Amino acid sequence: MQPESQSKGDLFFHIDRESYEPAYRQLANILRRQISEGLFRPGDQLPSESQLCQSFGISPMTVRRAINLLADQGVVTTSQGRGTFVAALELSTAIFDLQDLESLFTSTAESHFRILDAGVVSADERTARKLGLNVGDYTIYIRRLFLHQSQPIFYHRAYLVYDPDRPILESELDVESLQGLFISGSSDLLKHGQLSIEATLMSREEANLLNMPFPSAAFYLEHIFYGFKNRPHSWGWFIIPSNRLHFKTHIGI
Amino acid sequence: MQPESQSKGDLFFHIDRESYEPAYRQLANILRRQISEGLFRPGDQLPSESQLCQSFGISPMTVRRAINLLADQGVVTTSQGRGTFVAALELSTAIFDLQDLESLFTSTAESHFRILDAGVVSADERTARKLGLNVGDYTIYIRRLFLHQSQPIFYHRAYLVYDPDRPILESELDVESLQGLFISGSSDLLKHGQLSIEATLMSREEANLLNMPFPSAAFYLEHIFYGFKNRPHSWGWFIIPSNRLHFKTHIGI
DNA sequence: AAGTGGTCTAGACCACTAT
DNA sequence: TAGTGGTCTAGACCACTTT
Repeated sequence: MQPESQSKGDLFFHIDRESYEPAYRQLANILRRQISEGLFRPGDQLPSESQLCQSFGISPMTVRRAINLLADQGVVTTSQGRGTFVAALELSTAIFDLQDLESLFTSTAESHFRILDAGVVSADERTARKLGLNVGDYTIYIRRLFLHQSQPIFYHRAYLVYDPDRPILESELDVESLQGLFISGSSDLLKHGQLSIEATLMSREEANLLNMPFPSAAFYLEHIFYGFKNRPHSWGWFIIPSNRLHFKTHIGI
Repeated sequence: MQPESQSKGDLFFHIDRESYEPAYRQLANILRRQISEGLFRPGDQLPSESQLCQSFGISPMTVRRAINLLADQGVVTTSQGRGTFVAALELSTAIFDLQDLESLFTSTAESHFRILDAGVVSADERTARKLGLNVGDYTIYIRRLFLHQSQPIFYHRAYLVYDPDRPILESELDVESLQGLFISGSSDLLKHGQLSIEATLMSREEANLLNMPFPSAAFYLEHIFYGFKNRPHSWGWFIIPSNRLHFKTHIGI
């Protein structure tokens, strides 16, 4: 085994034109690897794009795509007229997504919602503010528990604007899915919304419902969705015990 | 004012070649706007790339870049041989970044760390596992409080591998910054690490230090950073009261 | 003035999907 | 077979930075 020459020959200096992997991605991976192995360090300038064209025998546009890819991923930064530089590792580059949360929702078999309470109620001050209504206006109200294999996973409470002229309530109160609250159907306008995540203390009632001891922590995930004319359409929150969910992310290369 | 014709003329069907905004981004914004206004709805197929070339009078590569931009942002999905389609709104597309957390750290004026405790200790079972050491191996230990205008903001506890052959401890225990733990200097290898976020109940001690009532919730943010040869280098966690931090994001267009 | 990244062209060929 | 997205070429011009 000649790991040195082998890796250099195969991975460092050649683009395999027969590979299914596109050239631009091969180049991005080569550069990423050189950075992670210390050949280029944070702050260092990468070879210029024209140099990379010559070294690898590919056209400028292809090099450009590779660089753009790395820049999008936060691995390098580019500066017009100066060059391309290896980015320093920073906390703020870390991002996390809700994939784990999604997997909670979409465990279809042996999981369902149990409706605790639902109906029409007058908006209190907070709900009115969140939904852009007047205090006392009617809202649809729902409290439910998501169960998997008879175990409570999370608690959900939501308020929807009550509009007698737009009787789409049935689908939005769909018991077995979050359709309408979260996922826009193919015939709907594309909705948009805001999410906010905080850490919170569960109330006694929430802890009871979720089979947790009383002073327990949980994620508080608030959502506001907007519909037609950018008017608030629904507002609510999830309570997800800390043992059911945690977010993971990776930082660096 | 003729908002209808004006917006169509200016924003919907023409690319302004004199604009500082690149053509590919103009096209992406045009398509995004058409989607958000309901001209294309989730599941609909967008015009093919060759059609877009003709309609807007730009070359295939430029159209391609616009489509790629929208696909990266989750607005559309592409399928080779079939077409480009408007993506449905899904929870899992939501992405959070740690910008807010970063702003906590980098409030330089009137903020500093107060060291509560530091020294060399033997690794317990958990620390040994996290750092890839044997139980009893020496680690550097630090507990500190981050203050802003004399108010406690968050609590930090970390363990570092103690390696007498690599005396870089001074910089890593730098009191006034997180340098060494988080940010790779220009001469270092690019580090990488993992972050994990959970909701937790603060201990009595933590609540006391952070001036919070006892049963209080907080974010528990665990970090492991790796150094040379991908060996664990530091491990620890932050306790950030829920009134100091929350994550926000936007979903949809 | 020389070198850098940023954009764009007008095609080409390929792999895939639908009919 | 026709149409679609995916990749790539070999240049061009521009804006910017450095010397």
